[in-house]
Amino acid sequence: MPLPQTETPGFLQSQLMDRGIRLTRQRRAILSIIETAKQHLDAAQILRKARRIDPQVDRVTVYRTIGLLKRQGLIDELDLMHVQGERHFYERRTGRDHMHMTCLRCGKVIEFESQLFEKLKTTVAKECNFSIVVARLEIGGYCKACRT
Amino acid sequence: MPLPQTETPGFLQSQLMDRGIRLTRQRRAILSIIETAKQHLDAAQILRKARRIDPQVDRVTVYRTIGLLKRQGLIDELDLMHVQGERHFYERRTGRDHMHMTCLRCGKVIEFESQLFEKLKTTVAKECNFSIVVARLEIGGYCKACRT
DNA sequence: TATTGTGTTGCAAAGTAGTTGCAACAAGAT
DNA sequence: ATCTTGTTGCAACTACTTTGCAACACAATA
Repeated sequence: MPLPQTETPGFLQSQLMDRGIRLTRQRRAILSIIETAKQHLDAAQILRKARRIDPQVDRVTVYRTIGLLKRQGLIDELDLMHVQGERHFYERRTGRDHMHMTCLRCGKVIEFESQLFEKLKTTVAKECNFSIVVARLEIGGYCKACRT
Repeated sequence: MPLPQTETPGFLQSQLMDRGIRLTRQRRAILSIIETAKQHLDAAQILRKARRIDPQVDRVTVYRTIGLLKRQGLIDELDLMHVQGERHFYERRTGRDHMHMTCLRCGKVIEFESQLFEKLKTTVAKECNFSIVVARLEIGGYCKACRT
């Protein structure tokens, strides 16, 4: 007997459920887009993609859902050095923080994880007596291909 | 014999002059504000302060001058974790990069310089074959006073 | 010191990204 | 099946920044 169309809820969905946050048709669409994104998406891109799943999703709902996920610490917001305008990009929050290198010429984004980054955070938190919630390390420069 | 009112040109002014960039009355006002700022200022604050020196400075000129200084690599742009809206803040670029910790509750900004940061940049540049132009490390969290 | 050419400015208007108020609606608990 | 409370869509709005263009002024040269 096959399960009904209850697709396995993704990480974000189950996180919200665990926290007693109401799941709506629109939220499910938005969450699944963020969850399966292969690059960093901005609000407009999330809207466009979510509408392919549920054409009724509204721009405002996207912004409100992004806000919710940010407040819940489930996604991180990136600027990617404002290389392509002032918009913000989003990604699922993973265990360890990583940095983003954006090529100022071709716009390519390279992600990099380093223990040195973790160490730096620990040091800073201790030395400055500051309790860190989010750390965003963004680098702009030129990738190998664009350095000619 | 006292020098005329030719105030010693600041660092930014002389940098622009060295690069053959035209100095105007308005630019001088804006540069001096950025140069002597004690905190990080956004475009609107720079405008307000510059107008106290030269009431004729226009909003648009502030934006254009900020753009110029950014392109010349003479100032850095900060978001300060968007704690107080979406505006950008600016600061004179100094030799070594430093990080900015913004308190999510009171908005206080702590600056911190660390050799670990320099080391991290070197490592990343090497390992990713990426030539770094700007590195921005912004941290959000709670300062000692706000941690209760 | 007057002239000149090119870069800069101010204004108004438009653009982009994100937010808010509110009535209608729907999730999920009972 | 009902009900409560959180969520949605719409339209209008806010904040911040950019653009087009004619007038202007810096600073190089004569």
